[in-house]
Amino acid sequence: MPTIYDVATKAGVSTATVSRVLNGHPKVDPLMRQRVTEAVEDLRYIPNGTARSLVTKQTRRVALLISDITNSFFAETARGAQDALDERGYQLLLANSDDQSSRELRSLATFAETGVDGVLIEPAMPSNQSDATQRANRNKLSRQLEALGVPVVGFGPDRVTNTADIVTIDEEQAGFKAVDHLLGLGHQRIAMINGPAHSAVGSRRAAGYRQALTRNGVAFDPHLLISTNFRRDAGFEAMRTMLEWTNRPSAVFAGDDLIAIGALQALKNSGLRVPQDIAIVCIGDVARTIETDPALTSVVVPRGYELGRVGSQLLLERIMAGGKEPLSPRQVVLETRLVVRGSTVAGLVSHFDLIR
Amino acid sequence: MPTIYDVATKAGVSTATVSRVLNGHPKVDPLMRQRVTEAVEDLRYIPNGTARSLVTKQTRRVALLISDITNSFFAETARGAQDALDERGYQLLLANSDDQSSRELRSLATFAETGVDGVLIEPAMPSNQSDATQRANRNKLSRQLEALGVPVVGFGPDRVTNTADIVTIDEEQAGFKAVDHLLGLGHQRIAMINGPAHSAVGSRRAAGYRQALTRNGVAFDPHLLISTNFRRDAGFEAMRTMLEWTNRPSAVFAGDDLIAIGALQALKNSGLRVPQDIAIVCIGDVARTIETDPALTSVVVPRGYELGRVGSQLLLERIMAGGKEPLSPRQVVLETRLVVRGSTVAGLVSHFDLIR
DNA sequence: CTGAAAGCGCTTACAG
DNA sequence: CTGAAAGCGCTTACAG
Repeated sequence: MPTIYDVATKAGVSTATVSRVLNGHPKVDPLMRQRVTEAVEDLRYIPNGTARSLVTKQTRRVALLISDITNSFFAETARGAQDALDERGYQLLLANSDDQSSRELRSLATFAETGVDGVLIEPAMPSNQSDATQRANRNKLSRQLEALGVPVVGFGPDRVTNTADIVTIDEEQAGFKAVDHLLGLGHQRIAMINGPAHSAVGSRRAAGYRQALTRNGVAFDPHLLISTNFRRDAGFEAMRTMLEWTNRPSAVFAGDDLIAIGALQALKNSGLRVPQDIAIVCIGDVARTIETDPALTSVVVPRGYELGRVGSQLLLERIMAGGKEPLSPRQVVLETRLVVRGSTVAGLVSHFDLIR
Repeated sequence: MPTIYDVATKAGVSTATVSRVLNGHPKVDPLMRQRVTEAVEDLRYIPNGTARSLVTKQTRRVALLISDITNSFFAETARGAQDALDERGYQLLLANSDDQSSRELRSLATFAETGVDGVLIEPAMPSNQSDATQRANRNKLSRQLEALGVPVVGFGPDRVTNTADIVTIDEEQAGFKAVDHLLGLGHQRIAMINGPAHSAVGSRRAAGYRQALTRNGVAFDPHLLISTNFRRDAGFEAMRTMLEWTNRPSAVFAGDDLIAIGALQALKNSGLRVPQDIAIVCIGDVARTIETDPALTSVVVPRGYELGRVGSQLLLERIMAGGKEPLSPRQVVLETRLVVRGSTVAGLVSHFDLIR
């Protein structure tokens, strides 16, 4: 492998000059530039990024630490991040925490050694631990992140360090919009089938549910809120339970699309009509909610892609600012939007009808 | 940030000694080791990996170049790769080619600068190009990969360089097993709804289909093979077409599970019974094929995770061998297996029956 | 077993 | 505008 020294010799200049033309330094004699460029091509010279990093203290590399790349949401996040980074010539180092603090810290330690210019992190929040443990973990994470000495952008509502930017989805707003829509249609007895009550997402969606009710003068009835899991079978079972209540709800707010699909199945099995007998609204993905019959009215939350892209942009801004005049921590909240379909308003045509 | 020099000073030894204890060199006086360890902890010293890499020529970093991390198969590949790498303390650098040769080459160029110890690659094979262009791209890729001077493992049937290992799924075998099963059940008139005929996967699955037929003494009839897309609606339409044939097939081999699901829907809509009137077999994922009614008999191909894991293992072996005594190129072919369910044999219980 | 010193391949004040 | 030289933070023969 030729080095900068070989290029300099061949071009009959100093390594300093080679370095300058390589880095696009403006004040270089065109003749020198020419000779260097030729030598570079002749030798098929490739600059050694490691050596460069050692002196510049920059790696043009960013770490993305998520719970699991196999989760399609985070795969999208990774893609969004990568696309934004790519535009600026930055590379992506990937790590999975599996939502375990220990793994998270270990990855961070590796990044500290290896060297990165910034980190994007979806903080682990294992729900099977005591509050005290969780707080302790948060602190450790925060400290280790600060020790890295590079810009940090966190995904999710909580600020991971005092200086980190965060980008989040307004889950509470999503819940609010869903339920507000039902109330606007005249529903008064609205149940919710939520995911885990203490999950980051679940708790916020439920908060939106409550807020929409109370703001519209409908009392919140804890009996109408079932917390379960973000899974299809969970939605199916919860709906079956509700159908046995003496006083059925007229509408159901499903915490996500899988729950909604399960609930819909249960309603169909029992011969009830949607939306005439019971309406369903959910928070979810366009692609998935469009394929049911009827199609599901849903609040569409931004895709992981959007999160990743915006997160990277914030991070790059900080990296390029180079730590001078410290930007104050920023928070970007991505908006949600309601898409009305057949599961709350009868007669709307669905994609499913078209392909069938 | 403290350096190795600070540690040496504090411990009253030379930097060479510090380096030795840090790298677990066996012959170090326990006393020295003790003093160094303490100094490291006191100063919260973290070795600078960049400096280390500059002298050792190793980065403990591996590149994974795939078409798109958003494709769940490759997300799994990434995860499998990561898990295997993690065990050996290696990190993963991710890049997406979007199946474009230009992007692929650009990423590789960046890896050359940045430095990696090896590369895992799913070679781009854009199908909208002439054979000549494709071959030219292959050659460029091959040359650039060789120029990198590090071990390479490719995913897919084609060897990417003369020395690269490859790990692949036996798609032809998968097609063979699917059709062989139908023949074993007595079917003679077996149609296939394939994905794109010229795609890497599609062409091989179709080859397996033909092979199973001819080996069992059934003539291959090109009219019975419809090439379309690996999508649900494509399966639906293709099945509808087949239902209008004067001489219907008694069984259908769907190129993947999405196609099968669409085909199943079409059969249901037309009131036909599966498998009594028409049997269906497909190649696909367990999770997805289990949820239909009846559940789909399918040939299960290894998941992306398996590919990624095995690929990383091969790569790590080469990296650790350090280029001496050149290992000859290896090829790992991952096996497929047939899972018989209700879509070919009546009366088998499905998961769907259970949750309903 | 330990240390002095060279060297990995770059960039960047500093002088000119 | 250009070059000589120092320096980034490590590792590793080499000598002792």
